[in-house]
Amino acid sequence: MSQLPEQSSRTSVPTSADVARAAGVSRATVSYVLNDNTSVRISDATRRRVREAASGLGYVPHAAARSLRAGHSRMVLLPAAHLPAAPLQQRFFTDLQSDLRRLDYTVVQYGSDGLEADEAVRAWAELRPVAVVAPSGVRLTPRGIALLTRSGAKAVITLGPQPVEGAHALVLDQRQVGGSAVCHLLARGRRRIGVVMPREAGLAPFSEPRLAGALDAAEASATGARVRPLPLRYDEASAGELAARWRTLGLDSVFAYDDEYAMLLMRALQDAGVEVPAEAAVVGAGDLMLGRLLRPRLSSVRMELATAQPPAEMIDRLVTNHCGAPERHDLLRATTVARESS
Amino acid sequence: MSQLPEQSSRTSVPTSADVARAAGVSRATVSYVLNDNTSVRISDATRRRVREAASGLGYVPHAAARSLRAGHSRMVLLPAAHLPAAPLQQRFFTDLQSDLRRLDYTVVQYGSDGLEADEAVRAWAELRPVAVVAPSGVRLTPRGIALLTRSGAKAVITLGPQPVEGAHALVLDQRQVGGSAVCHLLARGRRRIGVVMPREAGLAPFSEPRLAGALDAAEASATGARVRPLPLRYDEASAGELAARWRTLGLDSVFAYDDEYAMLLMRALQDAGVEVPAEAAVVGAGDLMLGRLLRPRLSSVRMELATAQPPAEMIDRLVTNHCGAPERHDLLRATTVARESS
DNA sequence: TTGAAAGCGGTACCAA
DNA sequence: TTGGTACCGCTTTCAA
Repeated sequence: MSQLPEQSSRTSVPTSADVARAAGVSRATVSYVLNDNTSVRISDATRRRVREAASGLGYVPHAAARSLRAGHSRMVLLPAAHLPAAPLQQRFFTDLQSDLRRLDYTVVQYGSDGLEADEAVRAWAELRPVAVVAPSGVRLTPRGIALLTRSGAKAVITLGPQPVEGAHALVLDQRQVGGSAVCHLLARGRRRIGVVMPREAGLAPFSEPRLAGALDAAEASATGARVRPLPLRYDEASAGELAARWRTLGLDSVFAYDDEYAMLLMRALQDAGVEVPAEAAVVGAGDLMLGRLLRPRLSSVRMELATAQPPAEMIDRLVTNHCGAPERHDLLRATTVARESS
Repeated sequence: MSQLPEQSSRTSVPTSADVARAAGVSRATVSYVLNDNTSVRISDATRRRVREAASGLGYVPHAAARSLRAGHSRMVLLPAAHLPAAPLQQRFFTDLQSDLRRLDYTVVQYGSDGLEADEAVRAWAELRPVAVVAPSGVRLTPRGIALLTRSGAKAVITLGPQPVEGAHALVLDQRQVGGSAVCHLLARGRRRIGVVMPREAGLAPFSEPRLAGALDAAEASATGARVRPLPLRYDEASAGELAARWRTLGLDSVFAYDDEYAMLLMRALQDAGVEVPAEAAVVGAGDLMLGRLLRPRLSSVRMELATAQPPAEMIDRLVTNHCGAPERHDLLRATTVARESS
């Protein structure tokens, strides 16, 4: 076991050569045993010796060396945008992560704050991921996609409100959210509908399609309903200001972007003496628990992900088949939950 | 440029050898130029040729090969716990990430859902990170720490309510939160204090120290105040049940774990006809915007991170100096913001 | 059943 | 100023 000239043993990281030496076999044999290679027969005695030597030394294979040799990795890269991630995307990524792991992929989130778009893509490409799933908020240009592809990425997939040229797309079409809210308000007899547009940076990719969906729904209804955007910051002053001039706006209802903005605005309206829902029907989005705690209880657009094929399986398929044409899947289903505020 | 026998050119990933061939130089020269190696003089003409060849081919160096050769990487691993991350930790990691990038580290979040504790650690070790920062929620045992260290990690750091044997610790001592809330309530003359204990899995590492801090504060005050834990699920039924028997509990106030539980409970109390704050003073934690929108406005424990040395610099220091003794730093500062609910 | 050796893509030493 | 080359740790073919 502990021969004298056991060179660096405890001090540095053991390699497969160290294991081989300790077990009295060659590095090849170590590799065969530890990877359960079936195309070669190793005696049980040798197997055991190798296994014991490995665990005795605390041997852990070197992922970089392995994938260098293999010529590919099973790494799926999720570039993390450090904008406030929507809860829906949060859940999506959590699920994706464990599903991918089950398919034996290594999932790595790579944050690239403070890097220019193409610098960031270069940094990702250096890791040679086999697939990249980019949430909205990371700027992925067609050039970036090309670079990733040339670096060996078999699948580049965007997740978000709109697809990007050249990549597969899992589309969360936010227009449906605005559309659902407006349909609900129309059904309740409302015809002059405000749509809150957050002033906060980074929300435009969500808020603008929601507004577009609201406009489309009003148009399509042929009720003559009017939709009007209402810029709002997420603070009490801004909400108070909007509430103070509510009656001059000539509106009878508002789709408030999401539940948090809805709560902010509803509070301000109530404080200004505007009655909800009589003078102003309010609809949020996200169906947070907190909306049910308000009085009146907040109506809200519930969003769900409808996936014909689980995204992880889609990625696996794209990676193994490496088919060419970008696929596009619509994932978002929006339904409005009617409560007391509308 | 485009000679006929340019073998696999467009189809496969270009290597430094491809760049060398295209520029008519050796691989060594390519390496010197692209890494701006100063210990060697390369003519400007050659420099330009290499640069052009590299960008022409869309060459991106292979991170695995580089770090294999170098014998180390500058990768900092953040094992992601997929519990609902506290907003405070969220911010912490966002900042840490960009600070580390500025120090030229590669920050990688590695999710290990559904892996046993030591399997997960092994998976991290395969990546040979130079440092590991583990948030609470990932189970890091002393054995795991030893494995990471032997795999070349120069610094293993835990972030969370309590330190772990053998690792450096950035401690967010949750006892301060409970302590601050109780001191506030005592100052307001309250003596029989409930402390909400979420039933949700995974919150115990936070809720238990908060309770302990509350108990300590009551004890230390020598006012004879009593503290009593109140289990609560995050749903309306559970809150309603607790509110219904509020008057039988003989309590005059409650520290509700955080703002969300506080809001849930306060709503239930009000619906049950219990007056807030007269019959029940309520204090939350987190100082969310939503608390200011409630009526009465919610008092809340505000938490801030006080960092003598920015964590990224601490990591950099530990990585370069590789000193032995585990360091421990208390980061959390808790102060209660008094509003109308207490 | 096992071992020797080539090679994945870069880097850095030594020689030219 | 540049090129040849050994080597990082691992896998895999080919021989023994």
